[in-house]
Amino acid sequence: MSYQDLFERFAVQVLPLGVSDGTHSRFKSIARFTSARTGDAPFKGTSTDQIAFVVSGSAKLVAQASHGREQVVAFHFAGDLVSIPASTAHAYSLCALEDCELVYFPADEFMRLAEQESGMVAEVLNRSLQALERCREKTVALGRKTAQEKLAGFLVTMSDRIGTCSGPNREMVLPMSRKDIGDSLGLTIETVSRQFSELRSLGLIETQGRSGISLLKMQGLKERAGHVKSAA
Amino acid sequence: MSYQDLFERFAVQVLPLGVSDGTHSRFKSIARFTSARTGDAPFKGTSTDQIAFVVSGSAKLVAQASHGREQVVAFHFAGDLVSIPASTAHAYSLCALEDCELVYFPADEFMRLAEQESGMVAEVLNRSLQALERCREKTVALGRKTAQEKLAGFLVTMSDRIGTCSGPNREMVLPMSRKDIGDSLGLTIETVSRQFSELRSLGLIETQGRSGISLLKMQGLKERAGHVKSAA
DNA sequence: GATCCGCATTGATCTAGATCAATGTGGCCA
DNA sequence: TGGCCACATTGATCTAGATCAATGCGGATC
Repeated sequence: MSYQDLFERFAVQVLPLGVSDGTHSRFKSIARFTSARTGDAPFKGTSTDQIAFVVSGSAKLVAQASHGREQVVAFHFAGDLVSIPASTAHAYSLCALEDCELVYFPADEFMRLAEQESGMVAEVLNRSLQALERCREKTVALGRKTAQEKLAGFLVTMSDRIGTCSGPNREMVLPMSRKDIGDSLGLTIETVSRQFSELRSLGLIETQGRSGISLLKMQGLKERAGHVKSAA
Repeated sequence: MSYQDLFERFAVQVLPLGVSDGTHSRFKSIARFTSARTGDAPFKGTSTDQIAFVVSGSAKLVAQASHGREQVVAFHFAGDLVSIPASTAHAYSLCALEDCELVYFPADEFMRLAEQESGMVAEVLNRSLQALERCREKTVALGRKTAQEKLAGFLVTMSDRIGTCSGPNREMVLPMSRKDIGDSLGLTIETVSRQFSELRSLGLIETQGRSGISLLKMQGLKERAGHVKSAA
């Protein structure tokens, strides 16, 4: 896709309706573009905060701790706006799960421009509150849930983001490996695999090959995710 | 403190300089106030998102999962703006650690008004990005760190927020109990206590009574927090 | 400043999930 | 279409931290 087209995808989804031509072209003048192949980490070791818009593909935001430990902080898909912090206590990078097209900006310039248009800041605020909410939910899972609850919750959440309906079931093709899932849930590959097997033998899911998943009993999965009963 | 004074504290710290009188008074007209005593949870079971400003005191944002499990999602102190989501998968509440004075707003009304002033949305965005960043750091700790790394990192972070310098050392009075620390780090009371003892016997910290802490060797604590070496 | 209660500490034991170790298999490429 | 390799699964064992169980002690109250 041409830079022109990539930028327009960003503009349509993030710039508010009826944004002035001036703002539109100022964003265009600071926009940068990159195509990342699976496994690439275009922002690795960035010394300034970046804002990236995922036009196509999927990616993981990874934080690196000491001794080579990696924590997947979030997964991102087409249409998502991701903030990638400069390295502080941990080193962050955005790593492509599938080939990705990205439009990105240095965060400080992006924010300066965004402040010219209040609808724009509001849009970015909404998206960052959504990211905060997802991160809080992940915090609860990591801090207080069993391996099975973590995986069940992960599958339910993912199906909301990338799943398709198929009768009463939900189907999806996971772009991430068992290792990525483990690094996201604070588990090892082996434990993730065992829990997949367990959910399969409970009749809650079916798998097709390595990455195809059908969620057969959404209610059962939600119950096993350790959520509070809202009816209580 | 009078409602008038409480609101002014909020206005000075959150409303942008030179905000119009109209906006100022519109915020004032939707502001609500509450004094929470230690242990109170004024937003427990709220059915709509709330935005709260902590004028004085300190609080924990708690998420409740099934089987009575609690995860402390964040600690907040005077001057902080906290977003409290309506209950979804988990039930959130803000619980006072010390007596608190709070100014709060229904999030939707707050956002509608904020959008009138671009500087205001930008301020809220900055604060929410900071909250996101703290939440991401916590995610890394919960997912990939040992008990000792979690506690060392917690102490370093807290001293940045509520510590005072005392020569080369940092001193602070923690408003939260060992249980709160455990619920924040995904550990039990006993493990937190054992790690306090361990850090004490390593000569990295000293404790005064139940809540007074001196960090004697900041460098040593940071090394034990499992951060990546930025010089690498 | 004596009393008491709830929090904190310390110790013994247990277990979920990590680690170590094969074995199986999906999907890509020649 | 067969072969190969990285990823996934499954099994055996180990361990960090949970759980269970006393004991200690800070600090609020009188």
